[in-house]
Amino acid sequence: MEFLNELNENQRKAVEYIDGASLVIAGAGSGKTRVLTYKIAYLLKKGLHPSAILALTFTNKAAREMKARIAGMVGEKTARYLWMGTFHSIFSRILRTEADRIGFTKNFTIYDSSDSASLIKSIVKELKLDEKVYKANVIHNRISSAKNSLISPEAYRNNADLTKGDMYAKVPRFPEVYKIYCTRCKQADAMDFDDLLLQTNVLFRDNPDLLDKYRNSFQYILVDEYQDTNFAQYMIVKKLSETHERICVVGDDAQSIYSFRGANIDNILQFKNAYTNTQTFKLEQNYRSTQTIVNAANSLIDKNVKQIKKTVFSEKETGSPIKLLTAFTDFEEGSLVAAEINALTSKNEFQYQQIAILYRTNAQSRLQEDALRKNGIPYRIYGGLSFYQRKEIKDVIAYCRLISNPNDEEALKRIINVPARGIGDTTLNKIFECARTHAVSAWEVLNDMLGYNLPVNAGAATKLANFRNMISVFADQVTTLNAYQLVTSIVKTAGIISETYADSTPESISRRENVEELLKAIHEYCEQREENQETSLLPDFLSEVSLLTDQDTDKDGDSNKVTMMTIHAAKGLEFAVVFIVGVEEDLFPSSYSLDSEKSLEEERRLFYVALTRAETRCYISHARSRFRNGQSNFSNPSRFIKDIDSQYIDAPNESVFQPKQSRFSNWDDDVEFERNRLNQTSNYSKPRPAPEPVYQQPKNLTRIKADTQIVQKMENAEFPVGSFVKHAIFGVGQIVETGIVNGNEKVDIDFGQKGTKSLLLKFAKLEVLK
DNA sequence: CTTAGTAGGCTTTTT
DNA sequence: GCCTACTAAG
Repeated sequence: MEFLNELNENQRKAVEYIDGASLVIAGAGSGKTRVLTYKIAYLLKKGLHPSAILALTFTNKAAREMKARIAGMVGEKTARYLWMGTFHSIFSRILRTEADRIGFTKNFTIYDSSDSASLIKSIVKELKLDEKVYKANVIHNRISSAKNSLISPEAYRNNADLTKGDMYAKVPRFPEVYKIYCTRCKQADAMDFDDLLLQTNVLFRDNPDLLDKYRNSFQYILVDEYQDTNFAQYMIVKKLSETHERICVVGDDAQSIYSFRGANIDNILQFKNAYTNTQTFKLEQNYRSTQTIVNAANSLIDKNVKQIKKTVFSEKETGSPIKLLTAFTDFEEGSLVAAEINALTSKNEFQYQQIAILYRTNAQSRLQEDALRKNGIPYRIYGGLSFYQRKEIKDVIAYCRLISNPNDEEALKRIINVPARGIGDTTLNKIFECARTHAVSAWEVLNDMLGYNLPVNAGAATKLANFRNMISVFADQVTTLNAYQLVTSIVKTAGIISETYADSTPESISRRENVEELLKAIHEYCEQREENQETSLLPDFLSEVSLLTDQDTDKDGDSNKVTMMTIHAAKGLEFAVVFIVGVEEDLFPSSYSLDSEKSLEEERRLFYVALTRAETRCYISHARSRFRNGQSNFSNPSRFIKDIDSQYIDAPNESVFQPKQSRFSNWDDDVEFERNRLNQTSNYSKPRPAPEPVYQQPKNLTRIKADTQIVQKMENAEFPVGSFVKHAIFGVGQIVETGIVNGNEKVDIDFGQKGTKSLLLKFAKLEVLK
């Protein structure tokens, strides 16, 4: 066991303890993945068969990389038998094998979030509920959390607390929607993401023989990122490990950032109570970052109350302080970051690929992207809408889904009229209505339109029959053609490219290319499967594709580009240089997190994750004003900057926005001041004198949220309504209204063809025309 | 039934 | 600013 010498003492202890339950608290950069891989290698060397090891990871990518590393240690042949993957992918595999036990077929469809939303929408419509109140994603979130907590529709309805909650949320008929949603999914032979976990629990609950089978089969269970597991996941792991308790969970409570997806930090905090004789190992030495970065991150996370105390330390060099970049506008922030990247790379000190720009929301990527492009800096954006979420790709996939599972109603809905074949909403609704009254799927109605008395005229009936026949022909070929051959034929026959994207607009060209790309990917998939002597049929491909994410489509992973992604997506990664951008109140922490201490702490953990991605250099940037929802808003620096011990931060003293040195001493006061004194202009900037405060508290508001934008009409002596002004970009316009927005003077100006703009005097250089 | 044009809504993070 | 959902006209 030569390789054990490559571990430090705590790591080694964690690896060697295999007799019972163990919890490994792994600080950021402390070699968590190393412990997991070495532990698996250790188990294998101890004689455990690879198929007896179940290792659950958070992303497909993590699983793939870990598997590759283990393969390097114990050989490809052994590693390939490991059960290693995400909860979703491992248990969808098991669910397909055992599908008949719970009333599904092995080709069940996996509904993605948009399928779920679309289904919910149609249910809400059918129940004649207000779609504005019963919003699809709101309802979906509720369903999702119910499922993650393993609450069935029946249990939900009978739970007074939950139904009371629905009353408060003004969705009293939610239980009904939930119930119908489940029925409809089952009828469509479909599971949503949450079902993959819920139905696994159902499977094990209702089939003790199967639970025994898998329990005996998985002799050792490892769970990575345990802090981000939800109740459904907890239960699966608990059930499978109950008899032998040979389980090792690894995680860092300080990096729990997925509660919005039902993750429960108590799973890790309470692990000791869930298993008997738990051994806890703490990994506290950070091998990734400089001391400055580690200490800064520690000082930040220290502000959280709920945490397992640990002392993360680094023995690397002290390193440079975290650099704070302050910009007037979000636009300028982009160029500051770009300029800094140029400086870092021009002396060959760093390569582009060692640099990452991290942000809170995907919407921020565009601006950074523009700035990088202007400066000729190569970049790669992760996330946003992934390849598999593009319309044209989803359409092709929907064909595949329908062919593989004709009861997949969301797929049918999606493509029955793509390309346009004269089957509109009216006809479609008739089909669904008919299907509902006979309690069958839409596909069955299409198969026997006469028998089900579908009330359509001859023309529509012909079109429907043609469509049905086309799908049937494909369906007959599912077992004879491989996925690539079949999909090629679908794309051709159905006319997806030739009819829908036939013209030569750039958009159509790009869509055609995307479809080509998909075909290429399927081709590669088939070749690889066939090489491994596995089947390469359409359902095989489909079962994998629905669980893929953007990060799995690594097209140019090794090229020299700056990485751009959300902080969530960056979890588990590391970069020599990290820029955290948009570190402003209401954005980071997000305004959604401000009403509870719990969610604010999660935001702080998210910031902790961001900081600890950096190896040697870290930048934090914020802008004074930011474009959001189509208009420019003021933004204050995030409270998190102040949470970091100021000795680790290098704030620019040339910044015009801050009084020298007072920045950290009175920040709280400043923020409070800004929020309460809405008529006062910010004391960071010195604009023209503000007019006398005339703002009055609106009568119907008992409490004003700090981030609410307050607009008040007010006359302005310098810029009277009706006068003409000249703006550098928009030209000449007429003032329609003047007033105050969050304590700053604004003017609404009608620029004729260029529209009416709302501008802040602080920024807009306006010239009054006499 | 389709298309083009417009009004309204909306934004946290993702398997 | 961007996307979707609705509306009016073909």
